[in-house]
Amino acid sequence: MDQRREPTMRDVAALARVSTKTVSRVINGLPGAGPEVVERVREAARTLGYRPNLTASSLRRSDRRSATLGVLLEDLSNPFDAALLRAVEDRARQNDVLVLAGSSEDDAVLQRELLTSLAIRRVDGMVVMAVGGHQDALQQERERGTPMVLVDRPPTFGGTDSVTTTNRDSSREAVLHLAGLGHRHIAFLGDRQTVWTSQERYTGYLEGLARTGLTLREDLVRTDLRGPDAAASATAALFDLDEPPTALFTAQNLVTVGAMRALRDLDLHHRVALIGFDDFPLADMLEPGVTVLRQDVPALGRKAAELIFNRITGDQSPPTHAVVPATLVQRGSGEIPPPPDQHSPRPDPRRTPARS
Amino acid sequence: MDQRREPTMRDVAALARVSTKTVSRVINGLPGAGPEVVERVREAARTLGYRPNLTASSLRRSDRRSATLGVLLEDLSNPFDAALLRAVEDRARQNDVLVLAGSSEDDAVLQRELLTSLAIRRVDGMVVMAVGGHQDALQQERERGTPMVLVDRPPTFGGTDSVTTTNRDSSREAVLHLAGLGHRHIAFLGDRQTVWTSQERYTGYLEGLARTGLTLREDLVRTDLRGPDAAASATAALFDLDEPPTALFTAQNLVTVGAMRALRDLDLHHRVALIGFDDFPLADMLEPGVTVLRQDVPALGRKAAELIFNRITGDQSPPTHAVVPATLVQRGSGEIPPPPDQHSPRPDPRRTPARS
DNA sequence: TCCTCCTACGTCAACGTTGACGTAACCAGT
DNA sequence: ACTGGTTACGTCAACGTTGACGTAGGAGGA
Repeated sequence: MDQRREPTMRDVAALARVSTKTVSRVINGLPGAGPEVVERVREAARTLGYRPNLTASSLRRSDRRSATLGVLLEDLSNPFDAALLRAVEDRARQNDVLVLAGSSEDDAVLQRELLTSLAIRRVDGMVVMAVGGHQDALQQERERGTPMVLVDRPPTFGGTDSVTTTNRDSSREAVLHLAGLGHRHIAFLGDRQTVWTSQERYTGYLEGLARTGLTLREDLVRTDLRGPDAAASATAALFDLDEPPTALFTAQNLVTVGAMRALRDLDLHHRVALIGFDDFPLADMLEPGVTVLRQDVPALGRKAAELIFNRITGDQSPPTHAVVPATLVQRGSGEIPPPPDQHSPRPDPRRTPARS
Repeated sequence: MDQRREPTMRDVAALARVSTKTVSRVINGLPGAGPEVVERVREAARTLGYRPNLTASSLRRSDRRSATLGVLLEDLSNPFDAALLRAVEDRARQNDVLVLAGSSEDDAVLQRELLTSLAIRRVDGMVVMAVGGHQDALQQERERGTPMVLVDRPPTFGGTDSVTTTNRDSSREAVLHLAGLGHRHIAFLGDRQTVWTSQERYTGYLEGLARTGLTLREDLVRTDLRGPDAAASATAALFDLDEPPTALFTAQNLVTVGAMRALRDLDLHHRVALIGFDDFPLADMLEPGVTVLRQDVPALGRKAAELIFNRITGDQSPPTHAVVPATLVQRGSGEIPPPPDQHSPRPDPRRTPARS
C-alpha cells in the first residue's frame, strides 16, 4: 500500500530494450513493431504493471480527447436525474468514455462553477440540464466551441442541440383526459416558474382547458411550489375554497408527492382525481395507483448521449431538437370521476335562489 | 460555435508581455509578481478568455493531483446509490474535486474495467461499492497505492478503509421486533448471497431467531432473489406452504418492493407483517406504511468522502472501519400482529387427528 | 563604497506521451 | 548492381504547465 511511483513508458522501454516510441506503438496497437518486439514490450509492461497515463496522452495527441463527458444535472439524488445519468453513462461506456457528474441545484452560480470545473478538465463535451433563468454561462461556454447538449430543457440561445419531452402536448392530454371524465374544476400545481418545463406544462394545461371550453380559474393555479411540503400545503389550501377542484394536475414529481400526501391527510385521495407529470417508483402501489405522464427517461438519456457523441466526432449539421414522447399511464387516480353534481351544472343563483 | 483553439498561458504571456512563468504565478496566486504586472496578466487572461488546463498542470505538478475522485457504485439509478453519490459529490465539492461515476452492475469484469478506466485517468482516489465475490481487482488496485474507501461492504483484504451500516444488528432488531409481537414464523427474503450485506443481514436474522428461541424453518428462507419480480414470486410461493409465515423480513429494497407487490396481489398486505432493509421513497404513503430499517445514506457518503480525502492528503493512520447505525422506522407493516392462533400452538396431528 | 539580501522577474527542463520525420535493413524488379 | 518501396525501428520536439534555479535591480547595513 506504499506510494510507489507509477511506471511510465520509459520504464517499460528500458526493460524491453526498445525506445518509448515503440512502446507507444505496442500499447496503442499501431503497426510498425515486429512480433518479437511486441511480445517483449507486452511482457515488460506486464511485469512492471504499466498502465498508460491518459491525461498525458490526451495532452499530446492531436485530437485532444480526454474520453470524459461532463454531465450537469439538477440533483443527482432525484430519481429522474439519476435515471438520466445512468442512461448517459451506459451509452458513454460504449465509447470508453467516463462521466464527470455534478448537481447544479438549480443555482446559476453553482452551475457556472461546475461548468468551469468541467472546462478546465477539458471534457470532450457536456450534457446539461440548464438552471432556470438566464443561460448566459451556458451560451458563453457553447460559443467557445464546447460540444453541448441540453436535456429536459431547451436552450434559449441558438446553435445547440437539445432533448426534451412532450411537455405541452402531454399536459394538454392529461387535462383532456380529466375533462373527458366530466371534471370542470381542474387545479394546476407546478414548481418554479423560471423552469422551462413548468411553463410548458402550464401552457399545456391552458390549452387543455381552452380545448374543452373550460374557463381558467386562477384560484386553482398554484405555482412556484418548491418541494413536497409546499405542494402539500398548497393542495390543502385548495380545499378551503368555496368551490374546490375535483381534479388536480401536478406538473412535477415532487409536487405530485406533496399533493398526494395532502389528499391522503384530507381523506380525499379516493374522491379527487390526480394526474402527475413524471412517473416515480411505486406509483402503482399506492391506493389509488397514481396516473402519470411517464417520460421515457432512458430514451432521453440515450438520445442526449448520441447527439453529444456525434458532435464530439465532428458532426457539423444544424442543431437538433429531439422530442421524446411521454405517455399517459392510467393507474386509477386519474380515472376518478367528479362527484355526482351538487354544483354543476350549477344553477345560476340569481335565477334559482339557493336553498340554505 | 467554431472550434477555436483554447488560449494557453503562452498566449496570455505574449499579450501581457511577460514570461509564461509569470502568468503561472498570477493565475495560481503565487508571490513574485508586482501589482502592475498582475493587473496586466489578469487583463490579458480576461480578454483572451484564458482558462488553465488542469490536465497539463497536474501532469507537471509534484503532487500529481487531478482533483478528481472515482466513485464506483452498483447502479447509479438505484435510489440508494444515487443518494450515496450525491453525498460524496457534495463533500467533494468543498475540496474543488469532481466525481467520475460508474455503475459496476455487480459484475466483476465490468468493475475491473471501470477500475482501470479510473486509474488511467489518474484519479486521486476511489470510493467503491465492491461487487460480490472475489475482490482481487480491488486489492490489486489498492496494493498499487491508490487511495480507496469501500462503501456499503467492507474489504476482504487488509489495509483499506470502509464505511458500512449496522446490517447484522439492525436485522436482529427487526426480527426481535416481530417476535415481540408474537410472530413465530418469520420468513427471510434476500438478494444475491455473494453480496456481503446479504450475508450479514441473514446472520442477523438467525441471531434474532436464536435470541427469541425460535427455530429456523429453512422453507421460510429464500435467497438470491434478483429484482422485484423474483422476490414477488418467491413471496407468493411462501403462501403455498402448509404453514405459511405470518411475518416477512426482506433484506434489500428491491426485494421489499417485490414482496409488497405479492402481498398486495394476495390481499395479505394488511394481515402479514413486513419489515424491509433500506428505506425507499413513498414507503410511508403505502397502505400500510412500510416499516423499514433506514440507513443514513448521506452520513455513509459523507463519511466515505471524509476518509478518502484524509488518505489523499497523506493520512497514514491504521485503516478505519466506520459503522453508521440504521434505525427502525415503524410505519405499520411491521406492527401487524400474528393472526389469533389457529395453528399455533399447533396440535400434534398424531395425537389430535386433523379433521378434514 | 561594497557586500548582502530581497523582490521581481526570466530561462530551462521536465511531467508522460505521441506526431513528424529520419534511417537502416531488406525485398522486388530491372 | 541500382532504384524504389516497404518494414521496423529510433530521434526529436512538442502538448501546457510548473519546479528549480538564475539574474538584474534596488534596498539596507557596515
